[in-house]
Amino acid sequence: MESVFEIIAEPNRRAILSLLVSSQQSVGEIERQLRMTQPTVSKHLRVLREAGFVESTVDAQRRLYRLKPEPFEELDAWLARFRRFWSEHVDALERHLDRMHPLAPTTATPTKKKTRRNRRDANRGHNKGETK
Amino acid sequence: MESVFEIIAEPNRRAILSLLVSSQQSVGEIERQLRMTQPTVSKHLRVLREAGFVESTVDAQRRLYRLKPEPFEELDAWLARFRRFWSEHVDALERHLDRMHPLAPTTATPTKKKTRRNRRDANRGHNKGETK
DNA sequence: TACTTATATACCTTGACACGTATATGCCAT
DNA sequence: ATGGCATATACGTGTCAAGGTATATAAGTA
Repeated sequence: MESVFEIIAEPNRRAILSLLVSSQQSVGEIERQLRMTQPTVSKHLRVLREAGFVESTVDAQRRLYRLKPEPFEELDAWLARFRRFWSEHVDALERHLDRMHPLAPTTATPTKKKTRRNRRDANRGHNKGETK
Repeated sequence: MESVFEIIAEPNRRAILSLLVSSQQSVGEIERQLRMTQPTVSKHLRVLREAGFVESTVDAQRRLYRLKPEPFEELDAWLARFRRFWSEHVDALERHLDRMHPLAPTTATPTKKKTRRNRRDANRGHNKGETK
């Protein structure tokens, strides 16, 4: 359970993160709002804390948890690699501005699927430079 | 295994997605580049396909897989909820805008924890309107 | 027709993790 | 100190998913 991706794979953890967007919360508050048992909340918070998603400060007997930005930036950085790709696609779908991308066929737009070429060169003109 | 988050939690699947950014690939090509067994690749591709991350076209005996944008947009939409937050924080850390957070010491910088208020109102002035 | 390549699927085993119950720890109040 | 509240942790259990091996399916080729 190291990667940020595994951390946010858990629905309850995502719920906790969403809760904390508005403001910091104590364990009990989270417990009540999300209707989870207290140990479950504590455990998820532990995971989130160790992954850097949240931090806590002590307030008497309670702990107030709040978000930390770093892991989100990491997620964003990963997504960024695909962002160029999908924005191309959004364009291609919404409109038909293929001429704006003279060299990026965006895969989806052209003949879609029935390409059915002679196999050997079915991939031609599509890949960048990885004849492999 | 419904959510996009669970899909990308698997390292091998992320590797496949990263591979497909550059261009579409056949199962065999993925298998060789990532050094995974063929059934493993097929299985992951199945998961990715059913989750809408990829689509495939038949090319003789092979299947060519390529990315689809929708799930990435979904991820981006989720991240967006936190984006405002973390950019705020970057500012908050670099500078010292504590007056914006009269009682949220950001943990890192100021009084750390000893805030030690009367408890009952420790959270006051921080929440939006979710007294719940 | 056989043989080979490419991919998908089935079955099994294993390990991880999420949850619940119970309990420990720590802080407050009386 | 004693009891109560807030949170953390331990332990046992069930589920589920990932990987491996074997096999099925399908399309090429000789």
